[in-house]
Amino acid sequence: MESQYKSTLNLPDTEFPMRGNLAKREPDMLARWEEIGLYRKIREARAGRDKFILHDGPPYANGNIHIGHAVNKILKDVIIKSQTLSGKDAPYIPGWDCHGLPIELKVEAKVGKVGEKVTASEFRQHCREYAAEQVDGQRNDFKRLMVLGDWDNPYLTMDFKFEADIIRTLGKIIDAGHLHKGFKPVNWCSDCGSALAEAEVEYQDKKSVAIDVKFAFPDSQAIAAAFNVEVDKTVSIVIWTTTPWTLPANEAVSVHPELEYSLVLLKEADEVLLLATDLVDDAAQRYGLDADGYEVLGTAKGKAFGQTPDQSEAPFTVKHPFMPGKESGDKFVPVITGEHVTADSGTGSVHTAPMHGVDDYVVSNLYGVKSEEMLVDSQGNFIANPALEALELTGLSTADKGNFRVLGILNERGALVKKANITHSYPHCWRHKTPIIFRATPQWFISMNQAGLLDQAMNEVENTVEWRPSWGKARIEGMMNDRPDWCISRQRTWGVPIALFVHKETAELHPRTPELIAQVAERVEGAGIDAWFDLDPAELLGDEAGQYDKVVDTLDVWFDSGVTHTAVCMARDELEMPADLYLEGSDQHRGWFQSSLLTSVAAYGKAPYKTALTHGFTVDGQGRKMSKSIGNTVEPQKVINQLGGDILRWWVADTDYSGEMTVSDEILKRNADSYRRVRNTCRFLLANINGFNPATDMVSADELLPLDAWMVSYTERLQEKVIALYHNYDLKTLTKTLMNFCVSELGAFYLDVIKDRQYTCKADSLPRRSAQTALYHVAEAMARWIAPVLSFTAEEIWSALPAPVSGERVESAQLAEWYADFPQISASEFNDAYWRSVMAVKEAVNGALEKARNEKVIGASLGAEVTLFASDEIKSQLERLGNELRFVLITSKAQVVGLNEQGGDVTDVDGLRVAVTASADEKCERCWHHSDTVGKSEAHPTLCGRCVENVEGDGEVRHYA
RNA sequence: AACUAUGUAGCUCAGUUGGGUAGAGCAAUCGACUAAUCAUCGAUGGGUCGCAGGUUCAAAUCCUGCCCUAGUUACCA
Repeated sequence: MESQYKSTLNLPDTEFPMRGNLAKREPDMLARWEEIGLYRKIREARAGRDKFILHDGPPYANGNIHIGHAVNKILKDVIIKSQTLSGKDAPYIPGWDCHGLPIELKVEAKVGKVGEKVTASEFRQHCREYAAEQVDGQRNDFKRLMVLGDWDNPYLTMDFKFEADIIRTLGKIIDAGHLHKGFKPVNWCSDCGSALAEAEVEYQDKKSVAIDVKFAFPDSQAIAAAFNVEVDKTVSIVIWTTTPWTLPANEAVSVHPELEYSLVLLKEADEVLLLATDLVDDAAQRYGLDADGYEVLGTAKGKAFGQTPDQSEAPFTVKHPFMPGKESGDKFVPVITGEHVTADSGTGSVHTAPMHGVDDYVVSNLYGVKSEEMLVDSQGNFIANPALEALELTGLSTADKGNFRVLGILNERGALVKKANITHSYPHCWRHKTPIIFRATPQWFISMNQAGLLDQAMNEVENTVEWRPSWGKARIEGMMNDRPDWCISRQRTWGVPIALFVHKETAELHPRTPELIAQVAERVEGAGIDAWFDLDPAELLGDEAGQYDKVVDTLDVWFDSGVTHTAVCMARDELEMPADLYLEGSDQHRGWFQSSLLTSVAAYGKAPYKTALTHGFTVDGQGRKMSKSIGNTVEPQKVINQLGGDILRWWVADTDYSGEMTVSDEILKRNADSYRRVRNTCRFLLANINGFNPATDMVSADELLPLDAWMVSYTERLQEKVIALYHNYDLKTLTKTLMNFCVSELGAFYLDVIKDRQYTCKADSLPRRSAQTALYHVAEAMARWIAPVLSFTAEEIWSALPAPVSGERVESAQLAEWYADFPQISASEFNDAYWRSVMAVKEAVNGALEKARNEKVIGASLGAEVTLFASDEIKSQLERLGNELRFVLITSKAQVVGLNEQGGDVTDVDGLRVAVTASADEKCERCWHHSDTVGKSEAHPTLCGRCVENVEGDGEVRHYA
């Protein structure tokens, strides 16, 4: 039955709902943000303040956002919002990477290939439209994550101005002397018909044919002599390769100078093979020979017969198994030495095709060995030339038929020693998933060394940039240390042109290149990249036009995104270069962190970021990477629609992002639970300051009850920690700190203790207003603490908070700064240490109460009376609370006696025993305390004296709690 | 294959200049309350600190080897 006195209580009351219903309500808040122009308002509010520049790395404008995108954007948003709360002017300009192959492939699927159904210019227009659509889609998803930014004015790498800035930056890099035209083997995808960047290559298992091939020495006697033996049979050096199709391009055989080689007599075949000594047995086994089927005749080091760099001519040549010589007759190739040769597998002798391998190219260069002609076209097919036609190779693909044809030829010529299938890891095109080849073509490079770029960049990495986590430095150093020159040219349509004029004969850049680049950039700024492709060279070069080629290669898209330091940070007034922070996934050590650093150092001699912060990848509950094929992906859209954005954001913050970030249904469920706890704590705060008007009801610092004063000062100190955690980007500790505050200090202690005072004291009494004052300060602070992470919930709280003393409340929690209106609490004996020890006593009492409860002695703790047998120290502490100790312990009576008195059970607290008895007194109908004063009032026979005083007297007095 | 990072209760994380029966929150279980109630309070159980060695009076913490997972690099010509 409901008590007639219930209406005399001050029970909690609030509109703030217990359940967030986030999925449904968040969009309304977002609409409000848009409506009031929140981002602009924040900019106005922070204008003139110290800046904090987090520069956004552009996601690629293709496809739906996945959980990794969400993690990245949310982390950025949390950091920016927290900096804004710290009073910084922290603009956020999101961007997108818009050029490149993936978009071309999508557009090709829709409108066909360039030159077939559409012109290049039309094709580019389609790409532009497609990219714009993708940007729109992703933008909506990002906004739904409650990420605040200048979404109306993002940067797009396909903006005309941006395209022009890319060309201008290239110009700066050329001015600084870093550009280099090379002819090198590069990763080449036959399906793309283009060179690939390192980052566009991924390794997968591939089945290949591995073959052992003989190259015969024309003079057996001579080579045998190098081994100090005599031989009258044919001697062949044997190479092992998994790419038979590269054999037509063979120009040399490499051996290691210090490795020992053997001449091995094959008894049955009656011939002699030259093999690395360490690999003789392996090879013999591979060839199916018994131990007595072969015999080592002699040994010699590689340098005894292979050409060394100090020799102008190779001491030995071997006959190519099938290619004809330049003029006529057989083709002979030199035996050379190289450090890249190993005795790990194969034969210890390496087939060397400078057109198709980087090592091959490098070692060949050393001896002036080179190919006359590239034998494979951009589609990966053998070209038409007399030798290849005679061998019936012309037109065949290196991927299949051409490869088999080479095997056939080797068989016909008797040069094939052994053929076997192997599976090995091999580079593949990350778009087509097909094996790539190495193919030498004329390409543009940013040289790492010709103007000292790598050294400068490494110096920035080492001395200027802060890497977080700290091992990021070692990681990027490791990656850059042995990186090759950056091949920036692509033979594609949808990209920014390498806008250069090259002399037809000398291949030199036009002498007025800087000026021409500036002119081209102007045109591109007005009309986009087509301004270059459509340009008649005569417009810029006049009469010279006939002598120059217009380069039509496009730039690697990593160059586009790499120069955002110029096209965005330097180009926009609100930004700065270098930026304070770049924040991306750890894979960007080889991607954007590096492309940005290299282009910036090349153009300006300095790093574009002060700090590079990285996060890991998301993995599933078992720690496996997410993949569509396993079906273990977690879609952010689904989380948003089922649990809400604040839950997703809480998960991001709660997870240690420096390593793998685990997500699963259970984990999200746990996070939703934690969220509800924080939410409910806030709800309780709001429900208990209902009707509290800070301007009129606030209790001054010196009037606050000691318990409330402690709560206020504790909160203020905790805020220092919260701010430090945000500044340190330590979000996982932040969520734990908030949670612990809600659970331990608030839920289990302070809030529980003050309920009695809140509910039963007179509404306008000092004891109640004192607690409300504390609750109010806590709520003001908490709303801000959670605002960067729980952006929706913070706004909800914000709108439920009363107007502050200082006047109007700003429109959004995101406009606020950390709470600064804490009353100044002077030091007293009721300090933090004091309340900590009271909490420990309370915990010990709880244990005793629970025991009594299990023995059915009591039910509610207010049905109990406790006696504390305490040491002198504890006794004197507890006695400071006078008869208010019972309120702290939430019992009807609490008395403290000396430790030497009899009775009580030992507890976890040293010097404290506790005895619990059921109260013999009547329970007050109103406050539920048991008291011998119940029944003493004729007017209120069911109330205790305290309640009578509160109901019709002046109200009880509290001194401490 | 190499390098880097990671591996502590069901979950998220603390704890490492070597030291005392390894902690927190959530979850689970049991209980209380019915005045935060699709809440709240209390109690309880739960860990071979990836595995195996080693150093030490003493190791989750130091050393060696190995394994798992993730990322990166390289690639078997």
